[in-house]
Amino acid sequence: MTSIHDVAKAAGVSISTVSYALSGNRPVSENTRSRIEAAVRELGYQPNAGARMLAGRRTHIFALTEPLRPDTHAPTHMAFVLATSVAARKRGYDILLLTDEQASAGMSRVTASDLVDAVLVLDVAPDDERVAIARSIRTPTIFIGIPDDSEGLHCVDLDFHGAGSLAVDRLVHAGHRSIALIGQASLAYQRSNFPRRLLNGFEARAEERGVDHSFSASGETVTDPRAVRRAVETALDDGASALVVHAADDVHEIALAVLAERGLAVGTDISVLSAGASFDTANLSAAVDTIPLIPQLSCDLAVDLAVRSLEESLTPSVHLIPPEYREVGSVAPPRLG
Amino acid sequence: MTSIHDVAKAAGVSISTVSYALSGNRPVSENTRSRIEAAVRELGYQPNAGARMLAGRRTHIFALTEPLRPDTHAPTHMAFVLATSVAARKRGYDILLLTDEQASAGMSRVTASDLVDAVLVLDVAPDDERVAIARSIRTPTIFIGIPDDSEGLHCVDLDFHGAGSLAVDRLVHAGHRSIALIGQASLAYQRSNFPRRLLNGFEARAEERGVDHSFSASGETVTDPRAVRRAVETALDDGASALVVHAADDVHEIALAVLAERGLAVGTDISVLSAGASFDTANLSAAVDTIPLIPQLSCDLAVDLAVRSLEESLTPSVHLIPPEYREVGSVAPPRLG
DNA sequence: TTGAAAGCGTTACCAT
DNA sequence: ATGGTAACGCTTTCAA
Repeated sequence: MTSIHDVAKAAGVSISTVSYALSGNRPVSENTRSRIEAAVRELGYQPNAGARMLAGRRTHIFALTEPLRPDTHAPTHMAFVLATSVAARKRGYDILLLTDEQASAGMSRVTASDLVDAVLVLDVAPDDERVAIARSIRTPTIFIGIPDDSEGLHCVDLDFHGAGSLAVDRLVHAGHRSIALIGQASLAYQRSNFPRRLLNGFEARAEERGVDHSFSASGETVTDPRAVRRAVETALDDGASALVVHAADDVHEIALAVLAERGLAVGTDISVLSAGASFDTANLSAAVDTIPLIPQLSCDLAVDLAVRSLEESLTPSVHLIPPEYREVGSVAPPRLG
Repeated sequence: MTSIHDVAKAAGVSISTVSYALSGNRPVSENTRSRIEAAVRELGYQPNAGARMLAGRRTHIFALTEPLRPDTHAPTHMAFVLATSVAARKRGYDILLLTDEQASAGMSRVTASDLVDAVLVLDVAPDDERVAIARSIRTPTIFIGIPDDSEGLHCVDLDFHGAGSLAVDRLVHAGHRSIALIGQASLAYQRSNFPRRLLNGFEARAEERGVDHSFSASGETVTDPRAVRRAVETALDDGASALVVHAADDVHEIALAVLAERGLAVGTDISVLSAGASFDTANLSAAVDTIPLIPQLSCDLAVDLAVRSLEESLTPSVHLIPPEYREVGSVAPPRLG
């Protein structure tokens, strides 16, 4: 393998100058720098990772811990992994994957061996066992998601509570007085707490505004088409003029199908709003206003916090990303019954 | 951080003895070994990763390259990532994730910097650009999947051709003379070549056995419920007495629903066989015989090849995993029309 | 069976 | 603006 010595020799400088030229930690004359860069390109030099870790203070690797349980919603999850990986790479970091039992055990292991500079935690459970581990290690740890007890932790997530409130606000502002929320499968309300945060925001604001509201899960453990149909039909029968959907794409489709069957046109006869969806709602069979969950936003921020906490001492806190509203015309004043 | 010196001091031995005791590269007296182990436990010692990489010849990390394209089937993919990660960990390796553009560029980068001991390639395309990279690097590379040109590469995959043949054999043996294959969405036949390998095996054996056969994709880019319905209905109308399904779970469900609507009982009025599925077919609404795609089998073998190629020079070759048949009673002799 | 010490390829401090 | 060199914490050869 070609080493820093080869580059130094080729450029006619010392190895320290090469090191500084590459790291930018010391000014290097333009002339020297370009000779070094030429040598680097010519030789295809890449610094040895092990040596860099040992001598420097950085491994340039982040651990990404994700249990990958059987009930994990794969598409959403994949979006977060991809977003994390892209965000990390933008800052010069690689991602070391910790799954399954290693999601927890690996955290202690790779931090104790100084394999990673920081840990990013995905798929956070309310009583996540990785919380205790995070508190026991010295390596900066960022949660993408919020456990019940977030004391002393760095957390990043969409403001689901705010998203629930915003949904109600928009619908009430359009004139709706009876709103139904179709949520996730019941199991999701135990596995994570973001579904409940959205629900809480929805209910609190609906109470405040004094509008009728209802909530139904979209199944027990996974999407149950019959449960979704029933939920939508009941909501309509009870006079709801607007639907908020916080669930996977298939739930949206089923709901839209029921509306279509009833001859209700979205954005005219009935208002529909998707909240907290990480998939592209533009692919749904009808255009719907969306308060999206954007993985790249959370993951960019998480990586940014990780990088910054390597340079300064950050005060732990929960970072809530403000919900944003994307209007495409699926919300209109209610049809008078 | 606690280092090997601390352990050596605590155990009253030299650091080399500690190193040997932990690596097992040299016999160490039982007495000494236990004192060292006690010290390791007491101090919570973990060898520094960077130092280990630099001094030793191993990083104990494998790169896992997966593009994660938007059309990747997330659940299947997740199963392979999990299986790879588990397999690697069993052999003492961690997984470094290379996604997106880094799936290719990262391969050169992390191998040139000696960050990984081997590369595992997932989601292999027929004309995968990672093939050229694999040929250009010295780091052992194992493909989980088979590109069109596999010359000089280590590849591991289910024998999809054999799976297609086996499906036909079982059905013909049961007496069927007209068989329909419901395959993946058309796009999948361009993105990868395993769907076609199964199709080829199916068609070749059906020709050999002289039975009627047909093939339909389950959509254009993704599952299209109407396309699946049409395919099943057409097959039935054309007299097919058995269905082979090589597709995602939703396609299975739609097909089973059509059969149910027609009042056809699976395993009695109609035979159904699932081939190349990586999800648990036991969760389908009807029990079906299965020739499964088992990620753990491919990934264990891939990791094994990776580990072995670090110790000896392996001759590159394509390893096809023999298909296995799981019978639950969905295949029976055809009902006489 | 054990120890001493020479690297491994960087980074960063101390000189010049 | 640049160079020399001591760490960094381990593995492994060479000695005993």
